Amino acid sequence: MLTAPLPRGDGLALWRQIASRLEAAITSGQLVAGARLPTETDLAEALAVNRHTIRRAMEELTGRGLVRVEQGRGSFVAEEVVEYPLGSRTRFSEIIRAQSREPSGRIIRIAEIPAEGRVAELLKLRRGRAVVVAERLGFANGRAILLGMHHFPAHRFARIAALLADNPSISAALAASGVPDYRRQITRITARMPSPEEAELLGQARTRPLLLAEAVNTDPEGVPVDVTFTRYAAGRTQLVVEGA
Amino acid sequence: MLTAPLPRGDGLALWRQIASRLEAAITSGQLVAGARLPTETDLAEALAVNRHTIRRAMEELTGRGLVRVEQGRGSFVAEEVVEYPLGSRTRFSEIIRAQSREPSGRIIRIAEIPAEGRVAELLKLRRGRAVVVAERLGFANGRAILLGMHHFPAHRFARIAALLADNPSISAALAASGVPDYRRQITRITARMPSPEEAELLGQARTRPLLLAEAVNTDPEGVPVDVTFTRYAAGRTQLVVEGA
DNA sequence: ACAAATTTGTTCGTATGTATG
DNA sequence: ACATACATACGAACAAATTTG
Repeated sequence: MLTAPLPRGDGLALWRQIASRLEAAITSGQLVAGARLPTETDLAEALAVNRHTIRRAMEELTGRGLVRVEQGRGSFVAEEVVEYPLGSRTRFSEIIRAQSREPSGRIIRIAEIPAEGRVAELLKLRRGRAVVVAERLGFANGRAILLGMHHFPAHRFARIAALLADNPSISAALAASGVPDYRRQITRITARMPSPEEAELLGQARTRPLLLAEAVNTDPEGVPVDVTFTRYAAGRTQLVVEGA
Repeated sequence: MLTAPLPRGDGLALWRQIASRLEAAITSGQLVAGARLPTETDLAEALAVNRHTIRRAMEELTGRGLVRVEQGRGSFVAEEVVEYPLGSRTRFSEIIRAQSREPSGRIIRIAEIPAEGRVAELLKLRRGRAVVVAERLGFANGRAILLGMHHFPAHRFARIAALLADNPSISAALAASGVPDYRRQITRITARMPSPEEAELLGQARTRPLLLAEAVNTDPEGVPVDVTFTRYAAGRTQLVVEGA
Protein backbone atom coordinates (compact mmCIF):
# COMPACT_ATOMS: atom_id res chain seq x y z
CA MET A 1 0.00 0.00 0.00
CA LEU A 2 1.18 3.46 -0.87
CA THR A 3 0.34 4.99 2.48
CA ALA A 4 1.43 2.27 4.90
CA PRO A 5 3.59 3.55 7.79
CA LEU A 6 7.24 3.96 6.96
CA PRO A 7 9.83 2.21 9.09
CA ARG A 8 12.38 4.68 10.41
CA GLY A 9 15.93 4.07 11.44
CA ASP A 10 16.32 0.96 9.32
CA GLY A 11 19.24 2.46 7.44
CA LEU A 12 16.94 3.26 4.53
CA ALA A 13 16.31 6.95 4.10
CA LEU A 14 12.64 7.83 4.11
CA TRP A 15 12.86 9.50 0.70
CA ARG A 16 14.29 6.30 -0.74
CA GLN A 17 11.47 4.23 0.64
CA ILE A 18 8.93 6.68 -0.69
CA ALA A 19 10.55 6.72 -4.11
CA SER A 20 10.59 2.93 -4.16
CA ARG A 21 6.92 2.72 -3.29
CA LEU A 22 5.97 5.17 -5.96
CA GLU A 23 8.17 3.38 -8.44
CA ALA A 24 6.55 0.08 -7.57
CA ALA A 25 3.11 1.60 -7.96
CA ILE A 26 4.11 2.86 -11.40
CA THR A 27 5.88 -0.21 -12.75
CA SER A 28 3.16 -2.51 -11.42
CA GLY A 29 0.59 -0.55 -13.37
CA GLN A 30 -1.24 0.59 -10.25
CA LEU A 31 -0.53 4.12 -11.48
CA VAL A 32 -0.83 4.29 -15.24
CA ALA A 33 1.11 6.57 -17.54
CA GLY A 34 -0.22 10.10 -17.43
CA ALA A 35 -2.03 9.55 -14.13
CA ARG A 36 -1.85 12.30 -11.58
CA LEU A 37 -0.05 11.70 -8.34
CA PRO A 38 -1.42 12.94 -5.03
CA THR A 39 -0.24 16.43 -4.18
CA GLU A 40 2.98 16.69 -2.24
CA THR A 41 1.12 17.99 0.79
CA ASP A 42 -1.32 15.08 0.75
CA LEU A 43 1.48 12.55 0.43
CA ALA A 44 3.43 14.19 3.22
CA GLU A 45 0.42 14.05 5.50
CA ALA A 46 -0.51 10.48 4.62
CA LEU A 47 3.03 9.24 5.21
CA ALA A 48 3.62 11.46 8.21
CA VAL A 49 6.77 13.01 6.81
CA ASN A 50 7.79 16.53 5.91
CA ARG A 51 7.00 17.79 2.44
CA HIS A 52 10.75 18.21 1.82
CA THR A 53 11.09 14.45 2.11
CA ILE A 54 8.40 13.94 -0.50
CA ARG A 55 10.14 16.44 -2.74
CA ARG A 56 13.42 14.60 -2.41
CA ALA A 57 11.68 11.40 -3.55
CA MET A 58 10.06 13.24 -6.44
CA GLU A 59 13.40 14.62 -7.49
CA GLU A 60 14.73 11.10 -7.65
CA LEU A 61 11.81 9.93 -9.76
CA THR A 62 11.85 12.86 -12.15
CA GLY A 63 15.60 12.40 -12.59
CA ARG A 64 14.98 8.84 -13.68
CA GLY A 65 12.19 9.92 -15.96
CA LEU A 66 9.41 8.12 -14.13
CA VAL A 67 7.53 11.21 -13.02
CA ARG A 68 6.95 14.60 -14.59
CA VAL A 69 6.34 17.58 -12.31
CA GLU A 70 4.58 20.71 -13.53
CA GLN A 71 4.69 23.76 -11.35
CA GLY A 72 1.22 24.84 -10.35
CA ARG A 73 -0.44 21.80 -11.91
CA GLY A 74 0.74 18.74 -10.14
CA SER A 75 2.85 15.65 -10.63
CA PHE A 76 2.13 12.99 -13.18
CA VAL A 77 3.36 9.55 -14.07
CA ALA A 78 5.61 10.08 -17.06
CA GLU A 79 4.59 8.48 -20.28
CA GLU A 80 6.92 5.67 -21.07
CA VAL A 81 9.78 6.78 -23.21
CA VAL A 82 11.26 4.23 -25.50
CA GLU A 83 15.00 4.57 -25.95
CA TYR A 84 15.72 3.91 -29.58
CA PRO A 85 19.40 3.29 -30.31
CA LEU A 86 20.62 4.33 -33.73
CA GLY A 87 23.38 1.80 -34.18
CA SER A 88 24.03 0.14 -37.49
CA ARG A 89 22.14 -2.99 -36.43
CA THR A 90 18.92 -1.31 -35.51
CA ARG A 91 16.05 -3.81 -35.54
CA PHE A 92 12.73 -2.62 -34.24
CA SER A 93 11.58 -5.74 -32.43
CA GLU A 94 14.95 -6.37 -30.78
CA ILE A 95 15.08 -2.81 -29.50
CA ILE A 96 11.63 -2.96 -28.01
CA ARG A 97 12.17 -6.36 -26.45
CA ALA A 98 15.47 -5.20 -24.96
CA GLN A 99 13.41 -2.73 -22.96
CA SER A 100 11.08 -5.50 -21.86
CA ARG A 101 8.17 -4.28 -23.90
CA GLU A 102 6.18 -6.23 -26.40
CA PRO A 103 6.81 -5.20 -30.00
CA SER A 104 4.18 -5.40 -32.70
CA GLY A 105 3.62 -3.92 -36.10
CA ARG A 106 0.92 -3.11 -38.57
CA ILE A 107 1.24 -2.49 -42.26
CA ILE A 108 -0.73 0.58 -43.26
CA ARG A 109 -0.15 0.59 -46.97
CA ILE A 110 1.80 -1.25 -49.60
CA ALA A 111 2.10 0.05 -53.12
CA GLU A 112 4.36 0.01 -56.10
CA ILE A 113 5.26 3.46 -57.36
CA PRO A 114 7.95 5.02 -59.52
CA ALA A 115 11.02 6.22 -57.65
CA GLU A 116 11.31 9.98 -57.42
CA GLY A 117 14.10 12.35 -56.44
CA ARG A 118 15.51 11.53 -53.06
CA VAL A 119 14.49 7.89 -52.95
CA ALA A 120 15.89 7.18 -56.41
CA GLU A 121 19.13 8.87 -55.47
CA LEU A 122 19.62 7.01 -52.21
CA LEU A 123 18.62 3.64 -53.70
CA LYS A 124 20.88 4.39 -56.66
CA LEU A 125 18.02 3.77 -59.05
CA ARG A 126 17.07 5.72 -62.13
CA ARG A 127 14.11 8.04 -61.69
CA GLY A 128 10.88 6.31 -62.59
CA ARG A 129 12.07 2.79 -61.74
CA ALA A 130 9.52 0.92 -59.67
CA VAL A 131 9.91 0.79 -55.90
CA VAL A 132 7.72 -0.96 -53.36
CA VAL A 133 6.63 1.45 -50.63
CA ALA A 134 5.51 -0.01 -47.36
CA GLU A 135 4.16 2.13 -44.58
CA ARG A 136 4.26 0.49 -41.21
CA LEU A 137 3.30 1.37 -37.66
CA GLY A 138 5.52 0.07 -34.89
CA PHE A 139 4.10 -0.46 -31.41
CA ALA A 140 5.58 -1.10 -27.98
CA ASN A 141 3.09 -2.61 -25.58
CA GLY A 142 0.33 -1.67 -28.00
CA ARG A 143 1.32 1.99 -28.04
CA ALA A 144 2.37 3.48 -31.37
CA ILE A 145 6.01 4.50 -31.35
CA LEU A 146 6.95 5.04 -34.95
CA LEU A 147 5.61 5.23 -38.46
CA GLY A 148 8.06 4.03 -41.06
CA MET A 149 7.95 4.49 -44.80
CA HIS A 150 10.14 1.91 -46.47
CA HIS A 151 11.21 1.85 -50.10
CA PHE A 152 12.52 -1.33 -51.68
CA PRO A 153 13.70 -1.67 -55.29
CA ALA A 154 10.87 -3.59 -56.94
CA HIS A 155 13.05 -5.53 -59.36
CA ARG A 156 15.01 -7.14 -56.52
CA PHE A 157 12.21 -7.52 -54.00
CA ALA A 158 9.23 -8.50 -56.10
CA ARG A 159 7.75 -10.73 -53.39
CA ILE A 160 8.17 -8.33 -50.52
CA ALA A 161 4.66 -6.90 -50.67
CA ALA A 162 3.17 -10.36 -50.15
CA LEU A 163 5.69 -11.18 -47.44
CA LEU A 164 4.92 -8.02 -45.48
CA ALA A 165 1.20 -8.51 -45.83
CA ASP A 166 1.73 -11.88 -44.14
CA ASN A 167 4.16 -10.71 -41.44
CA PRO A 168 4.77 -7.02 -40.78
CA SER A 169 8.41 -7.51 -39.77
CA ILE A 170 10.78 -5.77 -42.15
CA SER A 171 13.79 -7.86 -41.18
CA ALA A 172 11.81 -11.07 -41.66
CA ALA A 173 10.66 -9.95 -45.10
CA LEU A 174 14.19 -9.02 -46.12
CA ALA A 175 15.53 -12.31 -44.82
CA ALA A 176 12.91 -14.22 -46.82
CA SER A 177 14.01 -12.21 -49.86
CA GLY A 178 17.61 -13.33 -49.59
CA VAL A 179 18.98 -10.54 -47.40
CA PRO A 180 19.48 -12.11 -43.98
CA ASP A 181 21.76 -9.30 -42.88
CA TYR A 182 21.85 -5.57 -43.47
CA ARG A 183 23.19 -2.46 -41.83
CA ARG A 184 22.03 1.08 -41.46
CA GLN A 185 24.23 3.55 -43.22
CA ILE A 186 23.46 7.12 -42.31
CA THR A 187 20.62 8.67 -40.48
CA ARG A 188 19.64 12.27 -40.80
CA ILE A 189 17.47 13.51 -38.03
CA THR A 190 15.17 16.47 -37.92
CA ALA A 191 11.78 17.37 -36.49
CA ARG A 192 8.51 18.78 -37.73
CA MET A 193 4.86 18.93 -36.83
CA PRO A 194 2.68 15.96 -37.82
CA SER A 195 0.00 15.99 -40.46
CA PRO A 196 -3.49 15.18 -39.17
CA GLU A 197 -3.17 11.61 -40.50
CA GLU A 198 0.21 11.08 -38.89
CA ALA A 199 -1.07 12.35 -35.56
CA GLU A 200 -4.07 10.06 -35.89
CA LEU A 201 -2.02 6.98 -36.77
CA LEU A 202 0.48 7.59 -33.98
CA GLY A 203 -2.27 8.43 -31.51
CA GLN A 204 -0.60 11.71 -30.73
CA ALA A 205 -1.77 15.28 -30.24
CA ARG A 206 -1.32 17.39 -33.33
CA THR A 207 0.53 19.94 -31.23
CA ARG A 208 3.38 17.59 -30.43
CA PRO A 209 6.23 17.25 -32.88
CA LEU A 210 7.61 14.26 -34.72
CA LEU A 211 11.20 13.18 -34.92
CA LEU A 212 12.14 12.35 -38.48
CA ALA A 213 14.95 10.03 -39.45
CA GLU A 214 16.18 9.15 -42.89
CA ALA A 215 18.18 5.97 -43.24
CA VAL A 216 19.60 3.73 -45.92
CA ASN A 217 19.95 0.05 -45.24
CA THR A 218 22.54 -1.80 -47.29
CA ASP A 219 23.31 -5.47 -47.73
CA PRO A 220 26.79 -6.78 -46.79
CA GLU A 221 28.04 -5.82 -50.27
CA GLY A 222 27.01 -2.24 -49.69
CA VAL A 223 24.08 -2.29 -52.11
CA PRO A 224 21.10 -0.28 -50.86
CA VAL A 225 18.12 -2.50 -50.11
CA ASP A 226 15.83 -0.12 -48.28
CA VAL A 227 15.46 3.63 -47.93
CA THR A 228 13.39 4.46 -44.88
CA PHE A 229 11.83 7.64 -43.60
CA THR A 230 10.74 7.08 -40.03
CA ARG A 231 8.51 9.36 -38.00
CA TYR A 232 8.83 8.90 -34.25
CA ALA A 233 6.32 10.17 -31.71
CA ALA A 234 8.68 12.63 -30.03
CA GLY A 235 7.00 12.52 -26.65
CA ARG A 236 7.36 8.77 -26.42
CA THR A 237 10.69 8.20 -28.07
CA GLN A 238 14.25 9.17 -27.46
CA LEU A 239 16.83 8.41 -30.10
CA VAL A 240 20.11 7.36 -28.58
CA VAL A 241 23.39 7.84 -30.38
CA GLU A 242 26.35 5.95 -29.02
CA GLY A 243 29.36 8.23 -29.23
CA ALA A 244 32.67 6.80 -30.53
CA MET B 1 18.69 37.03 -67.01
CA LEU B 2 16.16 34.58 -65.66
CA THR B 3 13.70 35.07 -68.48
CA ALA B 4 15.96 35.19 -71.55
CA PRO B 5 14.74 32.99 -74.40
CA LEU B 6 15.71 29.32 -74.11
CA PRO B 7 17.59 27.69 -76.96
CA ARG B 8 15.80 24.57 -78.15
CA GLY B 9 17.20 21.53 -79.87
CA ASP B 10 20.71 22.03 -78.56
CA GLY B 11 20.68 18.67 -76.88
CA LEU B 12 20.01 20.34 -73.54
CA ALA B 13 16.55 19.62 -72.22
CA LEU B 14 14.56 22.74 -71.45
CA TRP B 15 13.93 21.68 -67.86
CA ARG B 16 17.67 21.33 -67.32
CA GLN B 17 18.34 24.80 -68.61
CA ILE B 18 15.61 26.23 -66.42
CA ALA B 19 16.92 24.42 -63.36
CA SER B 20 20.43 25.70 -64.07
CA ARG B 21 19.25 29.27 -64.35
CA LEU B 22 17.33 29.10 -61.12
CA GLU B 23 20.26 27.45 -59.41
CA ALA B 24 22.58 30.19 -60.62
CA ALA B 25 20.17 32.85 -59.39
CA ILE B 26 20.13 31.19 -55.98
CA THR B 27 23.82 30.46 -55.53
CA SER B 28 24.75 33.92 -56.80
CA GLY B 29 22.57 35.46 -54.15
CA GLN B 30 20.24 37.05 -56.67
CA LEU B 31 17.51 35.06 -54.94
CA VAL B 32 18.12 34.97 -51.20
CA ALA B 33 17.15 32.20 -48.81
CA GLY B 34 13.45 32.28 -48.08
CA ALA B 35 12.66 34.43 -51.11
CA ARG B 36 9.63 33.51 -53.08
CA LEU B 37 10.03 32.29 -56.65
CA PRO B 38 7.66 33.40 -59.41
CA THR B 39 4.63 31.14 -59.72
CA GLU B 40 4.90 28.19 -62.04
CA THR B 41 2.40 29.77 -64.40
CA ASP B 42 4.35 33.02 -64.52
CA LEU B 43 7.62 31.27 -65.17
CA ALA B 44 6.04 29.10 -67.86
CA GLU B 45 4.68 32.18 -69.58
CA ALA B 46 7.90 34.18 -69.29
CA LEU B 47 10.00 31.34 -70.68
CA ALA B 48 7.39 30.27 -73.23
CA VAL B 49 7.26 26.67 -72.05
CA ASN B 50 4.60 24.46 -70.55
CA ARG B 51 4.04 24.48 -66.82
CA HIS B 52 5.01 20.79 -66.73
CA THR B 53 8.46 21.76 -67.90
CA ILE B 54 8.79 24.26 -65.08
CA ARG B 55 7.59 21.61 -62.67
CA ARG B 56 10.23 19.17 -63.90
CA ALA B 57 12.89 21.79 -63.17
CA MET B 58 11.39 22.43 -59.72
CA GLU B 59 11.46 18.72 -58.98
CA GLU B 60 15.16 18.73 -59.71
CA LEU B 61 15.78 21.69 -57.42
CA THR B 62 13.66 20.41 -54.54
CA GLY B 63 15.40 17.04 -54.82
CA ARG B 64 18.71 18.79 -54.34
CA GLY B 65 17.35 20.84 -51.48
CA LEU B 66 17.67 24.22 -53.14
CA VAL B 67 13.99 24.98 -53.32
CA ARG B 68 11.02 24.26 -51.09
CA VAL B 69 7.56 23.99 -52.66
CA GLU B 70 4.36 24.40 -50.68
CA GLN B 71 1.01 23.58 -52.15
CA GLY B 72 -1.31 26.52 -52.24
CA ARG B 73 1.45 28.92 -51.14
CA GLY B 74 4.21 28.96 -53.68
CA SER B 75 7.82 27.99 -54.13
CA PHE B 76 10.64 29.40 -52.06
CA VAL B 77 14.38 29.37 -52.00
CA ALA B 78 15.20 26.78 -49.36
CA GLU B 79 16.65 28.06 -46.17
CA GLU B 80 20.08 26.70 -45.69
CA VAL B 81 20.05 23.57 -43.62
CA VAL B 82 23.08 22.94 -41.51
CA GLU B 83 24.10 19.32 -41.37
CA TYR B 84 25.23 18.68 -37.86
CA PRO B 85 27.22 15.46 -37.47
CA LEU B 86 26.99 13.73 -34.11
CA GLY B 87 30.38 12.08 -34.07
CA SER B 88 32.45 11.92 -30.94
CA ARG B 89 34.52 14.91 -32.01
CA THR B 90 31.71 17.34 -32.54
CA ARG B 91 32.95 20.93 -32.39
CA PHE B 92 30.54 23.65 -33.30
CA SER B 93 32.86 25.99 -35.15
CA GLU B 94 34.56 23.21 -37.11
CA ILE B 95 31.22 21.83 -38.22
CA ILE B 96 29.98 25.19 -39.40
CA ARG B 97 33.20 26.04 -41.15
CA ALA B 98 33.25 22.64 -42.88
CA GLN B 99 30.05 23.76 -44.58
CA SER B 100 31.69 27.00 -45.63
CA ARG B 101 29.65 29.14 -43.28
CA GLU B 102 30.86 31.56 -40.70
CA PRO B 103 30.43 30.36 -37.12
CA SER B 104 29.84 32.71 -34.24
CA GLY B 105 28.52 32.46 -30.72
CA ARG B 106 26.98 34.52 -28.00
CA ILE B 107 26.84 33.78 -24.32
CA ILE B 108 23.36 34.40 -22.97
CA ARG B 109 23.88 33.61 -19.36
CA ILE B 110 26.54 32.34 -17.00
CA ALA B 111 25.75 31.33 -13.46
CA GLU B 112 26.90 29.07 -10.73
CA ILE B 113 24.19 26.84 -9.33
CA PRO B 114 23.97 23.63 -7.34
CA ALA B 115 23.80 20.45 -9.43
CA GLU B 116 20.41 18.81 -9.46
CA GLY B 117 19.16 15.38 -10.54
CA ARG B 118 20.11 14.61 -14.09
CA VAL B 119 23.10 16.92 -14.31
CA ALA B 120 24.59 15.66 -11.08
CA GLU B 121 24.12 12.09 -12.21
CA LEU B 122 25.74 12.58 -15.60
CA LEU B 123 28.61 14.67 -14.24
CA LYS B 124 29.06 12.09 -11.47
CA LEU B 125 28.81 14.82 -8.88
CA ARG B 126 26.99 14.73 -5.60
CA ARG B 127 23.73 16.61 -5.59
CA GLY B 128 24.20 20.20 -4.50
CA ARG B 129 27.79 20.51 -5.68
CA ALA B 130 28.35 23.72 -7.60
CA VAL B 131 28.25 23.66 -11.38
CA VAL B 132 28.81 26.51 -13.82
CA VAL B 133 25.92 26.79 -16.25
CA ALA B 134 26.56 28.58 -19.49
CA GLU B 135 23.84 29.22 -22.00
CA ARG B 136 25.13 29.95 -25.45
CA LEU B 137 23.66 30.71 -28.86
CA GLY B 138 25.45 29.29 -31.89
CA PHE B 139 25.16 31.01 -35.25
CA ALA B 140 26.03 30.09 -38.82
CA ASN B 141 26.31 33.09 -41.07
CA GLY B 142 24.61 35.14 -38.40
CA ARG B 143 21.61 32.87 -38.24
CA ALA B 144 20.87 31.14 -34.95
CA ILE B 145 21.27 27.39 -35.20
CA LEU B 146 21.40 26.10 -31.67
CA LEU B 147 21.00 27.06 -28.07
CA GLY B 148 23.22 25.08 -25.75
CA MET B 149 23.08 24.79 -22.00
CA HIS B 150 26.44 23.64 -20.69
CA HIS B 151 27.21 22.43 -17.19
CA PHE B 152 30.79 22.32 -15.94
CA PRO B 153 31.86 21.13 -12.50
CA ALA B 154 32.75 24.35 -10.71
CA HIS B 155 35.58 22.93 -8.64
CA ARG B 156 37.53 21.91 -11.72
CA PHE B 157 36.62 24.80 -14.00
CA ALA B 158 36.59 27.77 -11.69
CA ARG B 159 37.87 30.17 -14.34
CA ILE B 160 35.54 29.08 -17.11
CA ALA B 161 32.93 31.77 -16.55
CA ALA B 162 35.54 34.47 -17.14
CA LEU B 163 37.00 32.63 -20.12
CA LEU B 164 33.62 32.26 -21.81
CA ALA B 165 32.72 35.87 -21.15
CA ASP B 166 35.85 36.74 -23.07
CA ASN B 167 35.46 34.22 -25.91
CA PRO B 168 32.22 32.30 -26.39
CA SER B 169 33.92 29.18 -27.76
CA ILE B 170 33.42 26.19 -25.52
CA SER B 171 36.35 24.25 -26.87
CA ALA B 172 38.65 27.27 -26.40
CA ALA B 173 37.46 27.69 -22.81
CA LEU B 174 38.01 24.02 -22.06
CA ALA B 175 41.45 24.10 -23.68
CA ALA B 176 42.41 27.11 -21.55
CA SER B 177 41.23 25.15 -18.52
CA GLY B 178 43.55 22.27 -19.17
CA VAL B 179 41.29 20.08 -21.31
CA PRO B 180 42.65 20.41 -24.85
CA ASP B 181 40.77 17.32 -25.99
CA TYR B 182 37.43 15.81 -25.17
CA ARG B 183 34.90 13.46 -26.72
CA ARG B 184 31.15 13.24 -26.79
CA GLN B 185 29.85 10.18 -25.10
CA ILE B 186 26.19 9.60 -25.66
CA THR B 187 23.56 11.74 -27.18
CA ARG B 188 19.89 11.31 -26.57
CA ILE B 189 17.69 13.02 -29.07
CA THR B 190 14.10 14.04 -28.82
CA ALA B 191 11.89 16.92 -29.89
CA ARG B 192 9.47 19.35 -28.32
CA MET B 193 7.93 22.75 -28.91
CA PRO B 194 9.95 25.80 -27.88
CA SER B 195 9.13 28.10 -25.03
CA PRO B 196 8.48 31.72 -26.07
CA GLU B 197 12.00 32.69 -24.93
CA GLU B 198 13.62 29.86 -26.84
CA ALA B 199 11.73 30.75 -30.00
CA GLU B 200 12.75 34.37 -29.54
CA LEU B 201 16.42 33.58 -29.00
CA LEU B 202 16.57 31.21 -31.95
CA GLY B 203 14.60 33.59 -34.15
CA GLN B 204 12.11 30.87 -34.90
CA ALA B 205 8.33 30.64 -35.11
CA ARG B 206 6.76 29.25 -31.96
CA THR B 207 4.95 26.70 -34.09
CA ARG B 208 8.13 25.02 -35.24
CA PRO B 209 9.68 22.35 -33.06
CA LEU B 210 13.10 22.07 -31.48
CA LEU B 211 15.44 19.13 -31.63
CA LEU B 212 16.85 18.35 -28.22
CA ALA B 213 20.11 16.57 -27.64
CA GLU B 214 21.64 15.56 -24.35
CA ALA B 215 25.36 14.87 -24.39
CA VAL B 216 28.19 14.23 -22.00
CA ASN B 217 31.68 15.34 -22.92
CA THR B 218 34.51 13.52 -21.23
CA ASP B 219 38.23 14.16 -21.08
CA PRO B 220 40.63 11.51 -22.41
CA GLU B 221 40.53 9.76 -19.01
CA GLY B 222 36.77 9.39 -19.29
CA VAL B 223 35.97 11.96 -16.63
CA PRO B 224 32.90 14.05 -17.48
CA VAL B 225 33.79 17.69 -18.08
CA ASP B 226 30.57 19.03 -19.56
CA VAL B 227 26.94 17.98 -19.63
CA THR B 228 25.14 19.77 -22.42
CA PHE B 229 21.51 20.10 -23.36
CA THR B 230 21.31 21.53 -26.83
CA ARG B 231 18.22 22.87 -28.53
CA TYR B 232 18.47 22.98 -32.32
CA ALA B 233 16.18 24.97 -34.58
CA ALA B 234 14.64 21.97 -36.33
CA GLY B 235 13.85 23.76 -39.56
CA ARG B 236 17.44 24.84 -40.03
CA THR B 237 19.30 21.85 -38.71
CA GLN B 238 19.66 18.23 -39.56
CA LEU B 239 21.52 15.98 -37.19
CA VAL B 240 23.57 13.41 -39.04
CA VAL B 241 24.47 10.09 -37.49
CA GLU B 242 27.20 8.15 -39.19
CA GLY B 243 26.24 4.50 -38.95
CA ALA B 244 29.34 2.38 -38.75
C1' DA C 1 -18.64 30.53 -41.14
C1' DC C 2 -18.46 30.87 -45.85
C1' DA C 3 -16.93 32.18 -50.60
C1' DA C 4 -13.62 33.56 -53.95
C1' DA C 5 -9.04 33.86 -55.73
C1' DT C 6 -4.46 32.08 -56.02
C1' DT C 7 -1.14 28.52 -56.30
C1' DT C 8 0.64 23.97 -56.43
C1' DG C 9 -0.55 18.79 -57.24
C1' DT C 10 -2.39 15.11 -60.25
C1' DT C 11 -4.07 12.84 -64.16
C1' DC C 12 -5.58 12.35 -68.46
C1' DG C 13 -4.11 12.48 -73.58
C1' DT C 14 -1.11 13.74 -77.53
C1' DA C 15 3.02 14.67 -80.14
C1' DT C 16 7.94 14.79 -81.02
C1' DG C 17 12.88 13.68 -80.76
C1' DT C 18 16.43 10.27 -79.94
C1' DA C 19 18.69 6.02 -79.34
C1' DT C 20 18.55 0.96 -80.23
C1' DG C 21 18.31 -3.25 -82.71
C1' DA D 1 13.53 1.33 -93.62
C1' DC D 2 11.04 -0.05 -89.66
C1' DA D 3 9.56 -1.07 -84.93
C1' DT D 4 10.25 -0.17 -80.22
C1' DA D 5 11.30 2.13 -75.98
C1' DC D 6 12.06 6.16 -73.50
C1' DA D 7 12.60 10.89 -72.31
C1' DT D 8 10.90 15.34 -73.44
C1' DA D 9 7.32 18.70 -74.18
C1' DC D 10 2.64 20.48 -74.61
C1' DG D 11 -2.53 21.07 -73.46
C1' DA D 12 -6.55 20.76 -70.68
C1' DA D 13 -9.03 19.85 -66.76
C1' DC D 14 -9.66 19.08 -62.08
C1' DA D 15 -8.13 18.38 -57.03
C1' DA D 16 -6.19 20.22 -52.81
C1' DA D 17 -4.18 23.69 -49.89
C1' DT D 18 -3.76 28.40 -48.62
C1' DT D 19 -4.84 33.16 -48.35
C1' DT D 20 -7.98 36.85 -48.49
C1' DG D 21 -12.41 39.14 -48.26
